[in-house]
Amino acid sequence: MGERSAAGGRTTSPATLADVAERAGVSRQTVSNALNNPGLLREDTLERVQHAIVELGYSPNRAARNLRTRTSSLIGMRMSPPQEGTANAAMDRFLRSLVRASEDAGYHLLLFPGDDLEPVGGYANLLRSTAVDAFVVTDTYLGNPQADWLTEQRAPFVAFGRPWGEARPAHPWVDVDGAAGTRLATEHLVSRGHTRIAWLGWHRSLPIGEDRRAGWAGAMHRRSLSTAGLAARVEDTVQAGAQAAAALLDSATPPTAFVCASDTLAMGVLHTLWIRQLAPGRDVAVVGFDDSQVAQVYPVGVTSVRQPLEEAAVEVVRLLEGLLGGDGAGPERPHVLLTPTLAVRESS
Amino acid sequence: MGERSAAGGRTTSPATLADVAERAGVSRQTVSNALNNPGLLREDTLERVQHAIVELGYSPNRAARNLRTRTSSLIGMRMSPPQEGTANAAMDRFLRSLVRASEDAGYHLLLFPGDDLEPVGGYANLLRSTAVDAFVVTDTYLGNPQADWLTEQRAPFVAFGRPWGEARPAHPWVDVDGAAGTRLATEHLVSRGHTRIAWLGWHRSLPIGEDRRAGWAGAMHRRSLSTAGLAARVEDTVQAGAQAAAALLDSATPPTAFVCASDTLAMGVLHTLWIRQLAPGRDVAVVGFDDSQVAQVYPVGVTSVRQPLEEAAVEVVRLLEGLLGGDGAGPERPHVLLTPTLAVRESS
DNA sequence: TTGAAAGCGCTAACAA
DNA sequence: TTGTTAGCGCTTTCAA
Repeated sequence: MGERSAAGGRTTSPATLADVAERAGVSRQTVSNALNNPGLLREDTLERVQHAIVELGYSPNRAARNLRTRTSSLIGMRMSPPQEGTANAAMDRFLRSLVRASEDAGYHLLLFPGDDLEPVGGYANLLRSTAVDAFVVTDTYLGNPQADWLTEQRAPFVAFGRPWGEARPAHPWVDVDGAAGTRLATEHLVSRGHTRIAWLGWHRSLPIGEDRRAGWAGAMHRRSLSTAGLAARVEDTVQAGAQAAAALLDSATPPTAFVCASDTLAMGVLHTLWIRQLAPGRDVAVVGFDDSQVAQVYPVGVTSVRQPLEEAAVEVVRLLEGLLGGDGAGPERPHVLLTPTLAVRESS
Repeated sequence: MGERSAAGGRTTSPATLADVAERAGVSRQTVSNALNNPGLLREDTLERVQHAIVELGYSPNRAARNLRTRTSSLIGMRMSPPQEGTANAAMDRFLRSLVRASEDAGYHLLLFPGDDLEPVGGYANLLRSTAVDAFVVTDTYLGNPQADWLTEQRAPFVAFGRPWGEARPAHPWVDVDGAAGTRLATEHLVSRGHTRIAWLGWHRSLPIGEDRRAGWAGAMHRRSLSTAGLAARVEDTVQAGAQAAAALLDSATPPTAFVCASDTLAMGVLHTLWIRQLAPGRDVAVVGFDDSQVAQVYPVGVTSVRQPLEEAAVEVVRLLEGLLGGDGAGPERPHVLLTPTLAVRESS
């Protein structure tokens, strides 16, 4: 039983359920009910108990509750250590929203580390020790062995990012429709009068890149615009983007606009324009992807596809609630594909 | 007692201590000792127990252990929701390092939300419910009422960021020496032959900005270089930076170099240089602060002060360990001030 | 060096 | 509507 402690001050140990019960002159169970099933109590009893709770500054001990209910109200999420030049503002946005959305659903986020050498290490431990109720899996880019493993373990989880490899993914996921984003970008450029719109993307082996490219190609074909000689696949660096842009501009029928798979590549295009004294937005239009800080802060504001990460976090939590909420069945179609928006700036 | 479950597969409930004890033919207590005080066991007993642990894929139930030991092995950290244009790559770097460093010390990170309207809301709940062992406080910019409150509650915590207001801060903190960073930048420019080095910073009311400014001023004075007419205080936007740079360049004795309080302001300077057809690094040198993505990706690489955030996270955890590790006394001088480095690029 | 007993604070099941 | 009993899985005594 906790030592007597007033609401404000803090002594050695916090108040317990028993303290509150004694104070209110009821049994412990009644206090528990006041917390978890207030409807069961008579009105005046409830009020008396709640008064005692406030007086003592009581909060249920998490460990005890967790032990009894076999839940933790914690959602696990792996964060790999920082890597050279991988500081990720997008993840920051997603994470902040996820923290907030989780709270609204009664959960907190538990972060644990892990590298790609042992993809399921951290997961296994947390699962076996019942330290978390579920996981959010974000790093699904490498054929996500985590997802398969977690599915096999029957561990509740939601992925942020589609499992590109799998034919018929069983697990719930939320993702942003990259193709819709580049389609949006392309149509925006078409509406600005462009017809020779180039694609600057990544290597064919990256499914996310292929998806984004498909959005561009689809939009072009729908307008009966040719894509011949208008696409390049390069590494995701400023330099590679600059070189590819230069090559395209030097071709027989140079593009008047670029849709890029990333803001980094867009930066490369802008670099080439700068060298050639071409004005972005006037002479040649450029659209990036991710609406990163660079796009916003670059002297010539860069039009960029913006992922609805806040919404994504909310959807992840919604699916999670479906998974954890009682029946265990979950929603019927636990796949959510969100449409990005276009942040239009001077570069287009 | 958990239902029988093999190492790989997962049935309804995980193995318990009792399962392992039965399997190994020892008492439950012996298994507990094998985990927490292996030295107490006879070698062959230990081996037998460990074998059983592996066979059953056993991990101690967190809730039960937490309840008994009155600890959680969790460190709480508040994350405010995303705000317009506040995506924070620096926080991402810090957080990833913190997750890793915490793990090494046997802790996981628990993230909880909170806005500035109720600064101690989330903290109080977690504390009273003994959901976390300690806190890391990062948002110390607004005179951090959290720090005072936590101190009053005798809650263990370490701040990342100095409490600028307080005369004699009692609580442990880790921070990056901004003045040392701008000193480094200024000396770098001096060594490149510059003597008229301007400061582009924030409003006087921001202590972090004043600190950074002091580093520039100190370095200038040490070299007996005048700072008269070489400083501007503006908002932290590209536009404000561009205007201020233009004004300084139009003055009677224009600077040949700029030290900026942020990469955003540096971007503004570069914009002005670009308009005036001045080559960054050759005609006018520019140094930013934070080594953000923009600095790295801008066509002309921007020299920038880089905060040692990974190191900071490690130090935070080290202080935390001192606070939590047994004696309760903690280290004698729990204040760590880290020196940034300079990422030198083409702009200087 | 190992085992037995007790209890951390809570809630589920049942009884009154 | 309220109270009693039991026990979640672990570690801290204490005894053998």
